[in-house]
Formats: sequence, structure tokens, C-alpha cells
Amino acid sequence: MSRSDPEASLQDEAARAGWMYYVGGKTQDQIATELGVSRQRAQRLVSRAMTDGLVHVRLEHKIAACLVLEAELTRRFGLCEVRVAPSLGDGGDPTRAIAGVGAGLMEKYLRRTEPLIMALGTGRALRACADEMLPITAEQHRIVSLIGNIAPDGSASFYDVIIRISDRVRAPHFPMPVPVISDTAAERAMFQRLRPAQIVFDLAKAADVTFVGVGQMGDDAPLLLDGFVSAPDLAEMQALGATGEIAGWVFDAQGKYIETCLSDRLGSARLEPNRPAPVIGIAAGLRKVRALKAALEGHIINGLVTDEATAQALLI
Amino acid sequence: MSRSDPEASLQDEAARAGWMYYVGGKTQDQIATELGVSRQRAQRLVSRAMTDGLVHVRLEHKIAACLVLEAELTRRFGLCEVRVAPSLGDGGDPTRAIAGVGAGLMEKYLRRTEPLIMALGTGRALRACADEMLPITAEQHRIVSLIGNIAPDGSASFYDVIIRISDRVRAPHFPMPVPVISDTAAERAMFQRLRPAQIVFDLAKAADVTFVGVGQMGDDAPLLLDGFVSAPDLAEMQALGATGEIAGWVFDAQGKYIETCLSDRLGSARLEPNRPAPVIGIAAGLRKVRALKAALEGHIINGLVTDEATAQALLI
DNA sequence: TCATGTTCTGGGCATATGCTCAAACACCGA
DNA sequence: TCGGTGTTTGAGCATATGCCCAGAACATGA
Repeated sequence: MSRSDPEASLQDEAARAGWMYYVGGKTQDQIATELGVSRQRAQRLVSRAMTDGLVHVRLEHKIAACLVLEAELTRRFGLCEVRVAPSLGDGGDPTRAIAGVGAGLMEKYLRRTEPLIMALGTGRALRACADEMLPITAEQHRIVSLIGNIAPDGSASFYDVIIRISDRVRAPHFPMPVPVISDTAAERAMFQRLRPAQIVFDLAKAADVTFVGVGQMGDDAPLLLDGFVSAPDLAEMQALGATGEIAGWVFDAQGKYIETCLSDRLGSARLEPNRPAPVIGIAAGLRKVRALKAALEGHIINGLVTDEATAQALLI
Repeated sequence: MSRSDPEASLQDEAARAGWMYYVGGKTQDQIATELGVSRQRAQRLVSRAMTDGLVHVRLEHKIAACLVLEAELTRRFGLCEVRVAPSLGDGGDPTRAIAGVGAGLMEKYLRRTEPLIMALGTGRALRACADEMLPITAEQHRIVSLIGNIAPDGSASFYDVIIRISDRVRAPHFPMPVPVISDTAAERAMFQRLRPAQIVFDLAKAADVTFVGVGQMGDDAPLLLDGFVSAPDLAEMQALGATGEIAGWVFDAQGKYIETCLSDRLGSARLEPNRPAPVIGIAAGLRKVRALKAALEGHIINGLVTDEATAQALLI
């Protein structure tokens, strides 16, 4: 006990404080007294338990208004799987709202008894879902990434959701061993010919269920913010009618893929329209409405996890 | 929308308020403004969301001290499954502490892919666990009750955990169609000869995993508080060395079952010692230590869900 | 219709909480 | 040993929260 890892023991203390606060319903004063620390420290521990993701909160009630929206979306776009999370209102982060709901849906698939292949794209919302998942053992399934996991500097890509999910889900997982974006078309071709990459591509194509983020292509496009394209490149794409993007593959307002300067260097698998298996888009926020609508109408995705406000906007 | 169930729409509103508060991290003031109600009403809605069990909080971190206790208990009593929840400290209700942990363990078994039979006893702690379980579909399993579900007044017994669990777990479940306690030995014999009762008894005997509460036999015995035995009956049992009780079957300090005035009228299945499959006791509180120790040493149970303080006391 | 009991609402207040800021502290290289 | 640098700590304060209570709204039954 005398020389344990200070970081770990801090987490321990935070977990204990968070436990007493959230589960036990004690005040921070009481916790401070019982743990023998100052009230301020207790406050920091409780807050750390939350920010470190030690505490998970889920709501057990389907709000009627959300159920109505789910039914509407299913009918309107012919979807196979829809979840609408209640909006968090004006200041709320919509990603936050859908994370728990999306995590629950992913868990639902992972709890299936028959083995299945789950493919994962990228995006902040998808990452948030991964972080909200409860630990689960699902050895019978295989989890495969749609996007390359080699970042420009050679390290494992920060954007690869599969890395995050592998902490919580005990299942065989298959990162895509190619660069997110290659420098040249030739380099991509070289990587894609490699046998390991082929295996992962084939798995992705055969996925029984796919979860992807959906990016908008406005001036706040995730592709731009994350440095995958330059502002002039983005402007060029916009001129070509770029409306949305899934795993880096850009499509127009009808959900038809368009050729861009990325097309021949992108390491990710492209989701072809009208896949028979569920392809579930996870995205929320009014800025994403156009992109989502295009992906839905182009049948690139046939499932949706979003929030109330976005759902409403999609149905206008 | 104009004439919906007022109770349901209240829950809806509570759920929404709870969602914004716990997931969105908003203040009750903001929520009040957005929902167009007074701050006090928002406060009541949030608090209702919690008391109605709409909000579920779980902690994602194994505190080192608890892991140590789990290892110790496993070694000392030769157990197959142990969970130790952090104590909630002085004023905390130990049942509260173990409910989430126990629920997680039950879920773990229900997530198994191969079909299994889960048997359930009774007790407040077990009931609290059932209430904390997340909804799950587990059609492949069968859930069977160890205790009779016919209350003295003929209604379904309040003490039957299986009723509560069936709200959340979609799985075939088998209540035990006999009285909790029959008036006479003859009546019990009559019920037990019935074919439906036989089926359930056989299932219980074949259970792949069993969860039971463990009752103490002091003057605060659950059997007394719940009106199953009178104070004189209890005193008589105590004189015979009664130390603990599982599903109404009383055992002494060595964990050997003893004959009591209940023995020939009790409708529940008796768990015989040294079962090969997991039999997991769920109980916490220092008053239960003697009963738990007896059940463990008599090998009636071979698994345990308890809290830190109780675990420590067991190891003395 | 009105009296009556019950539930619900919002004001006010004591207390809990989160945040800021300056002091203390540990760590590290010279 | 010293001074710099970054992190942690505890005091104080503005604000949020929980709870009590009086009054309003509502349902009930004569």
C-alpha cells in the first residue's frame, strides 16, 4: 500500500467519493469528513469522478414525444432502427444527449447471441457513444473499423473509435491497417493490396451492423476542423455540391458520392448505398440536418440515432 | 395529446427534467425556464425522476480496497463469485450500496449466450438489485422463483422478486405456484403434488445460477418483521441455535439446517449445501455477518455480493 | 351549489455547491 | 542550494438546491 501509483490511488479516491455522492446521496461535507479530507478536496474528487467518466447516468424512460418522432422517421425514410434522445435544450451539447442512447443501441447488438460483425466509422458522436458503453464481453462478435488507423505521424489514429471501444468491449477487434489518408494514390494502393488490409476490408463489407458518424460539409466541416482537408479543398468540394460525409467519403444533397481530391487517397472503406444490413448514422445538431437528410435519402444509412431537435428538423 | 394519461405525462416531464439535469448538466433554473415551469416544479420533477427510479447511476471503477477484499473472501471461503461494493459510510444504507453491483452481476449471467436457468430467492437486498437492473432481453434463459408466490390473502406475494424482475428482463419466468407458507403440512403437500409446482421445483433444483438473500435471526429477523413468524416462534428458533435463513429455511451457526415450526409448511425450495452451480448470497450490513458466515461455512452459498464493511467483518 | 378534504404551487430561507484566487508545495535543472 | 515552473490546496463568495409553509386549485360528496 505504501508505494502505489499516485494516479491510480487518486482515481480510487475519486471513485469512492463519487460513489458516496451519487449512489449514497451524501453531501460533499459528509464525504469530506468520512474520508478525512477538506470539503474542497471532496468536491474536486466528486467532480473528477464525473469528468473521468467513472460515473455513468442513464435514463430509464422513453419520453412520448421521442417515440412519436421515432415512428415518424421510420415511416418517412424507411429505416430499420431509430433512436431519438430528448434534446438537452438550448445550451446543451447534442453529442452528450445521444451518447448514452447510441451506446445502449450498440450494446443491444453486442448482446446478441449469434456471432456478428460490427463495423465502426468515425466521428465525435460515435466516439462519445463508445465512451458511454458499459463493459461487456462479446467474444462471439468481431468489431471492425471502417477507417484507417494510421495517423499522418505513424501513430495509431486518434480518430479510430475502435481503440476506445476495445477498452470496454471484450471482443476480437480489427483496426484497418492503412493510413487515414495516404500521401498519394499509389501509396494507398500499396497499402490496400496488403493482405491484412484486405481481410479488414472484406470484414467491413460483410458487416452485419454498421455504426457511423455523419459529417456536415459547411464551413465548420469536421474534415476541415480535424485537418483532413484545407480550406481551399473544402471550398472546391462545396462547389461540387458536397453536402455530407461518412468516413471521409463525400456525398451531395441527393446522397450520391462525388469525386473529390480525397477520393483516391482515403484509406477508409466506402459504404455503398442500399446495404441490406443495418447501417446506423449517429449524429445530432441542426448543422448536420442537411447531411443527414442526404445520407438518408440516398440510402447510405438505413438507421439513425439522433436527438429530438434534429429529428424534428429532419421531418420538416 | 390533449387527453393523455396525466400520470404518464407527469413521468414524461420528470424524465425530461431528469435528463436535462443529470445528462445535460443544466441547473434547475435553466430547466425551469426551458420547460416553462417554476423552479420549484423543476426541482420536484428532477427529484421525482430519481425517486421513481428513472435515473440510474453506475460507477465504472473498481476500488482497490474492494478488490483486495474480494480476493480475500474468495480464498477464505472458496467462493466462485464475489463482489464487494464500496461502503457508503456511516449513515448509508448498505442495501443501496450493493443493489447496483448485484444487478450488474445478474445482468452478466443473463447476457450469457448459452441458455441457463436462474433461480431467485427473496430478501430486500435482492429486490433492490432487481430494481436496479437495466432492461435486457434474454429469451434464451429461464428465471425461476425459489419461494411461493401466493400470499396469505391469495394474491401474488409481495416478496416474490421474480415479479419485479419480469418488468425489466424479457425472459420466460416461472413463479412458484404454492403459498409462501401453507396453513398446514397437509395443505403444502397438496400444493406440492400439483404438476405446475413440480415443474418449478425441478427447475429450481437444476438452476445454473441462484441468487438469494440471507436473513439474520436476531430479534430484528426479516422473518419476524415481515410477519412470517411470531415473536415466540422466533425465540424458540433462537433457542435451537438459529443463526440465519435463506428462503425461509433456517440454519445454525455451522450452516446446518434445523427443524423449525415452519419446516413442514414452507412453500419454498430448500437450497442443499455444496451445490456445484453458483449460489450467490446478496446481503450487507453488520447485523447479517453471523448469518452470512454460517451460510458460507456450511457451503449453502458459494458466492457473495456484499459491501466493504460487511466483507471486512466476515474476514475477522 | 357549497363545504371539505386533498393535492399542488410558489415564496422564502438555510444550506450545499462550484468557482476563483492567492498561498503553499513539490519537482527539476543549474 | 537556489530559483523557476507547474500543480495542488484551502479560504471566501456568488449561486444553486432542498425543504418548509401558507395559500390556491382541484376533486369529492352531500
